[in-house]
Amino acid sequence: MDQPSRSAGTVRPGGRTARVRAAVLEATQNGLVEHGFHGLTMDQVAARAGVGKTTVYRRWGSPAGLVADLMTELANQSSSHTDMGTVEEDLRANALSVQRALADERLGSTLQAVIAAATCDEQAAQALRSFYLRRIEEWAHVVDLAVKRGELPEGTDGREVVRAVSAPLYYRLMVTREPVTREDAEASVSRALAAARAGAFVRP
Amino acid sequence: MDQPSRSAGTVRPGGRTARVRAAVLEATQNGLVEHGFHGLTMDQVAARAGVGKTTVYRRWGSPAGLVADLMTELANQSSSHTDMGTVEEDLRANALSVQRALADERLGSTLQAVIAAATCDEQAAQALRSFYLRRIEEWAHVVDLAVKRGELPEGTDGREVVRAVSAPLYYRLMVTREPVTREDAEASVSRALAAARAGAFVRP
DNA sequence: GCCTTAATGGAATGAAAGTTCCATTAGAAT
DNA sequence: ATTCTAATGGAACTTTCATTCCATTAAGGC
Repeated sequence: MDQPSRSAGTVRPGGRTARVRAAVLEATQNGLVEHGFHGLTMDQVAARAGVGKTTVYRRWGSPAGLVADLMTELANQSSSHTDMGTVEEDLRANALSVQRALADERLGSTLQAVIAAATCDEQAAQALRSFYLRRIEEWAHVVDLAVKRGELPEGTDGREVVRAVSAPLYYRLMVTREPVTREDAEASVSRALAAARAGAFVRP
Repeated sequence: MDQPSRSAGTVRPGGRTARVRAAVLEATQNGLVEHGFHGLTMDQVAARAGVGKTTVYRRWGSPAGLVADLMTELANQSSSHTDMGTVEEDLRANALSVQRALADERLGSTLQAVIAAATCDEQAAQALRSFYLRRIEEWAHVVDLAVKRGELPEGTDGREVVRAVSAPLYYRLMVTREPVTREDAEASVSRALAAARAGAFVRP
């Protein structure tokens, strides 16, 4: 119900408030890693953050609010890509970055939990969608440049290529729940590229 | 805690027991569709099934147990494929079948909920994994036959091709949360096939 | 350093879900 | 039809989480 209180009056983001937020998001992530979204309660988060329960309710409102804010924080932390070299190198860098995130105990669990949260809460869904759509957009740019350089057929849909690189990794993570290895990441890049070179990603 | 009581003595799967199970699984699916796994409680399921709360606890133990049993039921209901025609036709049939399931209000929500449940419960995870691995195995056979017919390069990994066809659809469903259309399904088939023909699915 | 008030924390309250006890119902065998 | 007992259901009990009230703390302006 409560939106984070950005009142019209004076705001005090200094010292304590920031410290509380950091502790709460840390506790949120720990909770997600251990019990998933389903087991995330305001109660436990407050306790583990060493923060009053009231504060957590006032500032985040619900478990979904916590997850959404955590997602925002992760988005800000994530480093931007470096579009140097060939498409293959760029896409491999992308795929390996995704693979590392998914295979990482902490980050992988967190992402799974956020995806799970999105299935039953619109706020979390919004945070997730905007995060990934922006990410896709960024990397699509790399592909678009490659098209301009003539490495890929004219009209190739960069966003779809980027999706095609990530999709099998997330499929393994969420659906078949198999480990996601570097080999999987590299195979995914090879396959997406092979299809792209064959013109299978050219917009109709 | 309780496993479904398959005691050593006489079992009575007749009439009432089967009716209760059907009602409970129906209520479970309705609950998942409306509130997701996160909002699935034994309490509500029992109430909506018109069944005693005690019975639900005894036979299924937890929300995850309900989901796992529902998954088993869906697996049994699912029709088998018909491997006639070219690989392209077969894979398209597969992709469209998946697309229809994901786009369907009821089935799509259910699958999302099961995937979410699997992120925080090993029982649900097991049900999900075995369901999809078997499904993949079945369709991989179709691809293997195509390899024997010479439609695809020798050594092509059928399981990986099948995964590649489904992955983008599930990616859209769970990660970017975009609608999953027939066009997506057909594009996915084209791309997987293009890569397969280029030998990108040949085992190393 | 002092004052104002945004922000926090502890404790009490209320609602909802999980869990158990025991009487009742209805398959299945005779 | 009768009997046996697996299976079920109602209700009480316990725990846990969500929500609110009000006193306390500390950030930011003077």
